[in-house]
Amino acid sequence: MATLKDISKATGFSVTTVSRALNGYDDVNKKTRDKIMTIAKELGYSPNILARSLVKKQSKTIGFLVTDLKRESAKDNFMFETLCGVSDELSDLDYEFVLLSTTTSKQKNKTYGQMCAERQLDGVVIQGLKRDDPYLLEAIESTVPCVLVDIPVEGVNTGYVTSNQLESAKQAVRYLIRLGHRDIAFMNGSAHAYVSMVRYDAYRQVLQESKVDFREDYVLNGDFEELASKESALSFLLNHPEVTAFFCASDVMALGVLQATRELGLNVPEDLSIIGFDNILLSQYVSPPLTTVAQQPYEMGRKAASMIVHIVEGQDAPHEAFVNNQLILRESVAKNRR
Amino acid sequence: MATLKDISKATGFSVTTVSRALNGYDDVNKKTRDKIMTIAKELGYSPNILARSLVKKQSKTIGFLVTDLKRESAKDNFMFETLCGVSDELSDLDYEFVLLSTTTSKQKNKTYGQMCAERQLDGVVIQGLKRDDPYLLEAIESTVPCVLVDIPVEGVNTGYVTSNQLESAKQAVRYLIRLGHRDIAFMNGSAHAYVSMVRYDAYRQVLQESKVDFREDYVLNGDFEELASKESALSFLLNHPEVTAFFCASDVMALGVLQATRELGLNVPEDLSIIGFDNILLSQYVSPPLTTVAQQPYEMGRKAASMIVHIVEGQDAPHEAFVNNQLILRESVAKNRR
DNA sequence: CTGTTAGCGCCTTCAA
DNA sequence: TTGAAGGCGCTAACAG
Repeated sequence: MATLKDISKATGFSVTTVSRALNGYDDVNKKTRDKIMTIAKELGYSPNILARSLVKKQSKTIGFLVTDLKRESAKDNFMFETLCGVSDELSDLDYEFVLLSTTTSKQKNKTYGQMCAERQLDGVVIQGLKRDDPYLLEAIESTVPCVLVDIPVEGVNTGYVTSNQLESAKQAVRYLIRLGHRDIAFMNGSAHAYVSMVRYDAYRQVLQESKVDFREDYVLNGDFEELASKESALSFLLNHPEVTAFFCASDVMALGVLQATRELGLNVPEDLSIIGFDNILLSQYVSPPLTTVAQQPYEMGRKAASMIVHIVEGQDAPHEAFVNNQLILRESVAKNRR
Repeated sequence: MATLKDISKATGFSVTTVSRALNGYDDVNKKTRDKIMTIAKELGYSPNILARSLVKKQSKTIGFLVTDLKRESAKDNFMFETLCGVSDELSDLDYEFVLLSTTTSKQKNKTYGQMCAERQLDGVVIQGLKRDDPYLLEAIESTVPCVLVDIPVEGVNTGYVTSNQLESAKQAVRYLIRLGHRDIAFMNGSAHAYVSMVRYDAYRQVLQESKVDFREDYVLNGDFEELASKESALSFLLNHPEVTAFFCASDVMALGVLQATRELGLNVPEDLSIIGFDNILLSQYVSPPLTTVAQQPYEMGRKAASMIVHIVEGQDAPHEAFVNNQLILRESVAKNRR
């Protein structure tokens, strides 16, 4: 591969001049520049990023750190879509992109700081770290900037991008209210998950603002699983024929509720309206297609990438960004006709 | 971040000695080594890979080149799973991994060789290039080794990993034949994709060996897209009520055909049998669950990564590897009762 | 066993 | 407007 030296020899100019010409400095004679440019093109010159990074102390590469990238995560393509967004944006911004997949055990062999230093990463986008992952704290305290996806933490060179979790969940419940539903059950996920809490809050808040009594026994736990959700919904619906709508903290659980209705001979949405959360691919294929709240991981990826580059380049841009979730109206919800 | 120099100062040994101690050369006094090791650990030293790569002329990083990494490809997570396989294997082998996403237009700005040279990539794993992509030829002729996924090309420092594409596709068509189908349509993907050709060949060969006439007009083009496939199948099925089965070059297109049948009020599999290809997650959830040919992209990714590292390190290992596809019988196929 | 010297390819002073 | 010198952090060849 051609180097500056090669071009220097071929043109007769010094390496320094060649470097400046190629990097667009204006203290180079136009003729000189043209000649250098021409030869450079002929030789198929491309700067060696490693060498450049070494001296400039910045690599123009961003790491995308995920925990346990493995086959299983293919199921919800949330991570993949985020990755696509990050990749596209970084590519537009002319940054490189290395994928850093780590496991809890690996984090003991190499610190976060070392990982960044080795590659001289300019910044890192982080997704899906557990709250107790050692890397999380290291990342926040590290001098190399990072942007977190869906983990709201602020710091000097730390940013995050997340979605309007609460608002969008409220929107979903309000939609049911507006259609005349009053007896609305809530299928919650794991009580320990952050998103569960938020969606639960949304549920309660909307009931309150709508002057609908909150009933403890209308809140079920499906543990984010289809089967658990189905079982739970089955017995519940038997005991509560007055319930006309279900808000579920995830699509998977909504599918469980849907199954329960089938077994009970109920029609969706005539007898029971169902709203899910996530807009998983499947949700548009089931029958009836599921009304649900869609997240936009691709957008989040793009914003995260854009933000990390801004921070890295020292531009003072906001250190937080939000992507709007969207309520997607399909056919699992109808007016309450009782 | 600590450098060799820092350790050198802290220990009093020269940079060279420190380097050798840390890299496990045995011409270093045990005491010296211990001291150096200790200080290195204290200082949290991690070698600067960029600097090392620069002098060693090898970066210990492999590129994963894909065309058009974009949201749409999330539907069939083939690419993602391959990526996971590559990532996991490379991580085991202690190699780094950069994602190179390119589009046909981008390929004009920067040659393949330049792309590799910039990062001093040791090797590249390539997936999803079209046959007429400029990068493909460049890659094969390039001095930097590459391994292709699903594109069988051999060369000195070129290898490939693929599955028994032809055999498994033939198996699928034979299955239809055995169930009595004779009027079998074929939904093909992009004509430029290698896999399309192979599946097309399989289709033709089985027809021939079964003494079933091949009909040009039974071959449709769904461009690997659901919508295109649906549209195409719609008008086709209207004009060809005699057709009893569809072999599709991808599950996504099979879903398109499935949709078409719904619009036409046809029952699957009673009125029309459908076989897909890929075994995407969705295929087991649609109704009826799709009979399809399963690939193992994760395995292919691992093998590709392992192969590229072997080639890079000059070990003489085979330059081809195969992963077996499997025909998965579900409910979208039935006996021909006409 | 250890240190000196040299250089990977590039960029950034500083002189000319 | 151009060039020479120096150095980023690391390794390799050669002495001692």
